Amino acid sequence: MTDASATVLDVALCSTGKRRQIRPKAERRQQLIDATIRCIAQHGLSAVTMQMVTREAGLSVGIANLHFQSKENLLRETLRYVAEEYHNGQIKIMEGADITDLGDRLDALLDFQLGRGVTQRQKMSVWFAYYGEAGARPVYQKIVSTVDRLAALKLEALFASIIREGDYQDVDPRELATGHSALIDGLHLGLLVTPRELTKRRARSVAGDFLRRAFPKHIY
Amino acid sequence: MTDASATVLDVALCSTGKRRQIRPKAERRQQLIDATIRCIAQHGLSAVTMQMVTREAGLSVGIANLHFQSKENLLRETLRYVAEEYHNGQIKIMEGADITDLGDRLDALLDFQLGRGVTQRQKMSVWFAYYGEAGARPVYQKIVSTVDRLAALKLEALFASIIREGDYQDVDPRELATGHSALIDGLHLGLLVTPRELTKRRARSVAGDFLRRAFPKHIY
DNA sequence: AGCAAGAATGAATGATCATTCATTCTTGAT
DNA sequence: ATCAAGAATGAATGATCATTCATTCTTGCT
Repeated sequence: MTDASATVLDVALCSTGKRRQIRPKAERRQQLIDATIRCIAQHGLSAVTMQMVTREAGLSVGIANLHFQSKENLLRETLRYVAEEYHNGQIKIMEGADITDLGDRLDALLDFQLGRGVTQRQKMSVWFAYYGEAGARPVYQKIVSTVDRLAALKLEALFASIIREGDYQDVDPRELATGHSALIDGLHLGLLVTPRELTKRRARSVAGDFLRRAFPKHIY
Repeated sequence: MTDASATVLDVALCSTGKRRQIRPKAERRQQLIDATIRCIAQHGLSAVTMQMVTREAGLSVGIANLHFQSKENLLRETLRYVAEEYHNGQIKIMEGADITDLGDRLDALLDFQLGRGVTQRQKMSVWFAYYGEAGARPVYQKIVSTVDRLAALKLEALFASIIREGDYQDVDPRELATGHSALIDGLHLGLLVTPRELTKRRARSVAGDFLRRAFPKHIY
């Protein structure tokens, strides 16, 4: 009898490849966030459904509410994850002790901000999907502002160091940091919406020019 | 008998203040598009419903499908309207014969791009709501690209004229036009998402700095 | 092995939404 | 005044969605 039932189970496993798996909470949460990101990128934030996300994750419909209580919460946590991932990457470079030369550090920052990792359609889609809703959702605004704020301060500090080192006149670090961040955002938008008109290579070149005009001795 | 029915009608009119009005097709369409814009700005694109839009317009639910056939179509036409409004404004300034001095024309362009009309929360919300969905909707991408393309060419031409007039070296009109457009988009995004950190005044100043570095003889 | 704890499932539920269309109302021509 | 054309209405329909929860399954402990 045990043999018989075991056989049935094995056959079931082989044919469907499915088996109920129990995994740690943190892992399931990440699995669902990853699936949410893929769904937003492919279908747009407004078309995302719970059924879609859980199917993409290869899990049952009930599980999303088990780990996130509600759809709203899942979307909020997904935004938080994406925002923190991007801004942690920036901050790591800006305060990274591994690159001592300030010009090199600027280069590394540009490579990160316009490099393969960040400028994937998938990432940028999610990013702007939330920006698009931010006007109507104070919660999203808050998450982005909070995370943005620290990165903006670090960037300003980096620019201030460069200004000191290069003895640049007529360059205000705060103003330049605002301009640089806006430029990068705008380039991401261009890469997403009009990929035919703007290549990654050209985006990188445009951003390089911007900083070169301000810091000619540091960027070549 | 006619008197009696007339009285009933009058009472109904006075109490509700409502009366079925028949208006030209074009007017109704615009009325619905305007209502859609307000709804997107207030509730976000993903929360907009047909009932919401028609109530905002003060009309019945059926009328949206009468004039636009479907929700998808209404949203598409609303995007087209907003996109064209913005880009027509830019183009009017760029090819406008009323401002002969090229430096003044740049100033006028900046005033338009970062002025009261364009940087209303309502307008920017709609703008980015669509950008957010553009990654997943080729239709939106197409509308924006088409309209953007002409504006980009005009801007490039304007920059080329200024480069000739000022005999500027090391400035590529195409590269600068891409940078300027991206910067403006990024500043709009900042005004929308982090209004606490970025004022309109400062956004205008940042954009002015960008062009001043390239065209110091034309912008003061 | 047997069992308790709790992770995972998915059919069921109720709410909401886009769309339809029978009906009502308005307008302008005769 | 009458009427035809068609603009406008809103209750009704069917589809889709988020959420629930009774049930099933897995794991680790005894």
